[in-house]
Amino acid sequence: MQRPDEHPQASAVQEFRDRCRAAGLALTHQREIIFRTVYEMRSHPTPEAIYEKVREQIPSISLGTVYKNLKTFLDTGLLREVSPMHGSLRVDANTEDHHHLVCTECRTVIDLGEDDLEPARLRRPLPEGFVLKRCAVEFYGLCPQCAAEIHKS
Amino acid sequence: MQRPDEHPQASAVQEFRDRCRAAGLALTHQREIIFRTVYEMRSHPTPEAIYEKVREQIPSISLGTVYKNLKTFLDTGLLREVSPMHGSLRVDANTEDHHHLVCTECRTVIDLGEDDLEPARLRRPLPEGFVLKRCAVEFYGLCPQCAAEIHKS
DNA sequence: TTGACAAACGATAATCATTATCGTTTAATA
DNA sequence: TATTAAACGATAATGATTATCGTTTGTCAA
Repeated sequence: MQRPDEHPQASAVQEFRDRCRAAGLALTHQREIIFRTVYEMRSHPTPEAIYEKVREQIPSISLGTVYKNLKTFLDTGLLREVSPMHGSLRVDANTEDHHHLVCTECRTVIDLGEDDLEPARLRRPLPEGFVLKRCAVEFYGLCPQCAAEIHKS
Repeated sequence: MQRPDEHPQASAVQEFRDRCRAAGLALTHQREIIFRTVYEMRSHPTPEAIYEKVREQIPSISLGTVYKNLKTFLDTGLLREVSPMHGSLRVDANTEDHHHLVCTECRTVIDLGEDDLEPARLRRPLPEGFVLKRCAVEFYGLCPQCAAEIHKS
């Protein structure tokens, strides 16, 4: 009998199937290959990079299909966005170190001063050779306005 | 005599002029209005939103000019990007809470486990009504590869 | 001041990322 | 196995950003 962590992806793929079923998503070949590919890449790839990898296994796949499925996976929580703030450029006139409250609904960003928070403390050293410049904490949630609106409905 | 913090933007605009000079940037009307507009908006606006505001003062300004100047300001440190990871979507197969090391040079993202870090601790309460869902710490710096390459040159 | 020159501007075309449309194919299930 | 909604592939459309290029404007030295 194999220990489960010898094939960590096996259980992830099983969980993938269960979650598709739970979410009412059809189990298509494309969908499964896309998910497995992202899972095995172990980096934080872009849709384009995923498309290139998946094409090695399904040469006829469409980039649109990759986008559609990634969106589906994000909506159902099978994958996460690395930065829920991505999209258009946003600029900040506050060039001091500080933190952000980010509304995942309307994407509003509220500043939090550097001293509103205890400094981050690492429990182990950073990877050898990484040169740290600064660090910022992002709090994700609902801003007061969006929280109120969602409560109503 | 006025106390300096009655006109916080006045010193910022003076600093803007000094920094332009230091960076060898010509002091154009457009440049100054764009900077002042961002500074006074106090939100985290997109180029498009800045363009709309600036047009109220310079109706003939081009969107390209706004983009070019924002880029210049980011390069010289007069402004910051809210999320240095913005750009293309990046997906993450790790749906557990965790943190990120982000290379500002090549945009590589390295995962840091949730328990590699002491939990973030607030010194004051969040704004009334904000519904917190999760929080993530981003460490910005140079990955080992990029750090090594920059060292060489 | 003025004149020369590089930098910046405005207009607009080009590119890149993403979403929408639509006719065809396929998985779910009765 | 037949029905049907969901998903697919191809491709057009949109939105964000960058590039190009001829014209205008700061900068700085004469």
